[in-house]
Amino acid sequence: MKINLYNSLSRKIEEFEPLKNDLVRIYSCGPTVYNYSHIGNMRAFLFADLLQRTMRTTGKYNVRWVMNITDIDDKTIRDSSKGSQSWLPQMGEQTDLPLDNLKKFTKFYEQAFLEDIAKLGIEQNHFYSMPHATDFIPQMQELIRKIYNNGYAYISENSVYFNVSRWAENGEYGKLKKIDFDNFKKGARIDSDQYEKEDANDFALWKAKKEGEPYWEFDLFGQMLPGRPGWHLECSTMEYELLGLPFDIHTGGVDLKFPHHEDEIAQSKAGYGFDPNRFWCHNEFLEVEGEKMSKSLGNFFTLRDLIAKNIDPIDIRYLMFSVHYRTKFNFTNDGIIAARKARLKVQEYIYELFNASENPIINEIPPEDDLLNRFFAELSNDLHTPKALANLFDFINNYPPQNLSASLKSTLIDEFKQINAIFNTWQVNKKPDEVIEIPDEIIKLAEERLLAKKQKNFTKSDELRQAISNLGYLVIDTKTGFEIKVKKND
RNA sequence: GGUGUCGUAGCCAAGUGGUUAGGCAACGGUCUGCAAAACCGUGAACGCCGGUUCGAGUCCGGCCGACACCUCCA
Repeated sequence: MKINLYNSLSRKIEEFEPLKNDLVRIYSCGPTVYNYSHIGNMRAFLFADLLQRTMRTTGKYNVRWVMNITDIDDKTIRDSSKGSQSWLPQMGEQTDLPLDNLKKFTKFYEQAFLEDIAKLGIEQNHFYSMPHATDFIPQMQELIRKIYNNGYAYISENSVYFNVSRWAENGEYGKLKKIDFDNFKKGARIDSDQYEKEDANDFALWKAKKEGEPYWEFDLFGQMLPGRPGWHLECSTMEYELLGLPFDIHTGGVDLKFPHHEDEIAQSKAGYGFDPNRFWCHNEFLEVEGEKMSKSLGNFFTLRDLIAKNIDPIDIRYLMFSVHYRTKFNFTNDGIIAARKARLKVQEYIYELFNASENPIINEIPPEDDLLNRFFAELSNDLHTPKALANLFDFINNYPPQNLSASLKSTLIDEFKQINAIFNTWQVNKKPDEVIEIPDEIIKLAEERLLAKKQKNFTKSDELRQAISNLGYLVIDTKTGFEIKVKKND
């Protein structure tokens, strides 16, 4: 099925067609590993995962997905430096070598990141590569040489800057976002880092070495410039090295449109001579209880915070997909509860499909009601997951599993497997037998209750049920006796 | 100040000018000694004021409100 995608460049939904055969090359701006990822970051990664899975399953394309790990920047340097408050014992011992400290520090948070995305249902084997910025230093230097040679870079105080105003003369700057340079916010910081630029709009390609910071040697046509790469440069370089230019799709959060992605375009074009990619896809931001997530408001959550509150990461995945990626997402406690219930409703439906059929009433489903078609049609409509889910629920409500013939159920199981290849929020198999250990004490109480119930001593019966409940179990009456379940926190 | 997004029922969230989006919650019913679960059913909405149109949640204008970006934040 053809996929239609919103392209930030044209500000329109366009039909997607791979540039090279049936291969879709996707680059996603990944994490800067200086801390645990928060749920806002998670939205961006889940969006990228949704996109690449849709390309594989709905579009039937081959996918080459790259997500970078930024393991060198101001924050990683600051927090890994000797004596930093952010250094944790689990990272090991700090040494006198800044680069060594940086590696230990970023390795720690990279590991945490990989664990987090795994919990969110993002599969490691879907990545073609997760490159580290620090593994591409020579290639980045090569790109700087190209840009410099082409006249769009200059050296100042041993740093190298991109000359934006020179580049902007060709009308190639401001493709993603219109920026009115004469009307910058009053009082905005003109120069947030402490390097010397000719113009406030210019950005660093290479930052001069500072005392106590990690650095690499750099020979720029005879000028020795020890230092480290600028942020935008790493993406441009790794895209070129791993995917080739131009590739198909670049993803990231809306906040990255400017300056990060705008600068990426400028660098790639000024250095390699190509626009980096054809589609730019940006996910909207996430808010918490209607407010911007921030540490000062106390509504800043990492995935780990939420897991500690007994929230299932798969419910977060489902919740994120219940909202379209280009609208602001309001993360709420009620929302996560609703998402869980909705998800489990579908799960129960799937389990029911594996039950042996009796007295089927429905033997066929009209083509216009076909589940997979209706689901995929919405995914191909700019990844419209909320509508896809609405269609799914509509289907479930219209076709209860006990009414379906065995062959229909088997077809549906197949369709759910494909749906789940994208959503990855369900178990498409027979309901596993719950193996739960019920303490003898509880069983004894339940038997006592059953006896009281049979004797029609309902006061005692209800008291015993309450007592069992207080111990964390639910007793449920069945035709033959009772069933005991572990009480859930939600 | 510049650029842009958005205001839809108790909550979340779709809506491409024209017949019920969907989910959660709520309410009623079936079942049960009572429950739980499940199933069936029900109601309720388009920020405000104008305009265009046979017809506006949808298009246009104004107002009010929320939010984002504006130099290293997903």
